[in-house]
Amino acid sequence: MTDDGIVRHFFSGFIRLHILYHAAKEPVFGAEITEELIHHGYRLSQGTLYPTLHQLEKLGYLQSQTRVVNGRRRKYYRATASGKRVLNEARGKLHELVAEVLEDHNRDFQTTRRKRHDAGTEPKL
Amino acid sequence: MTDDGIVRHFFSGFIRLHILYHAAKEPVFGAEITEELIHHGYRLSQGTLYPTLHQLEKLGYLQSQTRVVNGRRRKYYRATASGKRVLNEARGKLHELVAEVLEDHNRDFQTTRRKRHDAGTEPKL
DNA sequence: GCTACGATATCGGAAACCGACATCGAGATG
DNA sequence: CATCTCGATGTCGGTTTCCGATATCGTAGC
Repeated sequence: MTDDGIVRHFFSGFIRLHILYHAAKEPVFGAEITEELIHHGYRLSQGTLYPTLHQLEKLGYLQSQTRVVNGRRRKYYRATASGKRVLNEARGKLHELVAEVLEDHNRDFQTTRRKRHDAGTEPKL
Repeated sequence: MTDDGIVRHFFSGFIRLHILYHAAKEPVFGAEITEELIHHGYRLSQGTLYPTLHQLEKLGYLQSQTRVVNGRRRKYYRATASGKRVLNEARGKLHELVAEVLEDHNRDFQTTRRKRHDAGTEPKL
């Protein structure tokens, strides 16, 4: 099993995007997000989740509204216009990442590294 | 383009995956990675890149080999078996994220109009 | 020697991370 | 109406990460 504590560095951005995405779709609150993320295989402690939400709100990507549901106080977050803009920017990057990492396994390396003039001397390991 | 300085938190994981992916495909060195990432729209300073590479090597995901090319000392990195395992784990998560965030791209603007509808009641999950 | 330059490495203050712990608040119970 | 319950939000502190600026390293050419 891969150690989640270490691998987490790879996924903190993924988690934020999950949050932004859901908040763009409908109002969401903290505990609900935690469950949703667990369902996706992420573990996000409260000590990370809530500061993250506060941060995203402070940055203007989310906006909150407190409601009482079933006798419990919940803070619902939804994405602002600015948050949706970031989400769209992320979609672009996500698309590129997927194109590389998921899709063309068999194709040749076609990025700009060939612009370097030292090609022939690269090691083949 | 939105402010990269703020948005960066979303993408640090993306960057690590780009690195892992390329290192799994062929040996890569720091300065080359920087160019590659710039081409994808990321900005990664040397003060972040090299510690990140050291970290990934220390974790056992990368393994380095120093070579001299065109009179320059380069440290080539390639992914280890463990690194490839993490990469595959990331592929799974990436797939899920894409399924959510990219697939129903068209629906995310109409939700803004629902404001009156769910006032005082529990918003639909 | 020493200079040029590509490439790697470090430093330090600020920010993020996260497990553990603390607090809040509406309803139920009596 | 005091207290308990429990879902939910919030905070703390030590550790790790971030990153611009700066330093160092190493080879070729002189």
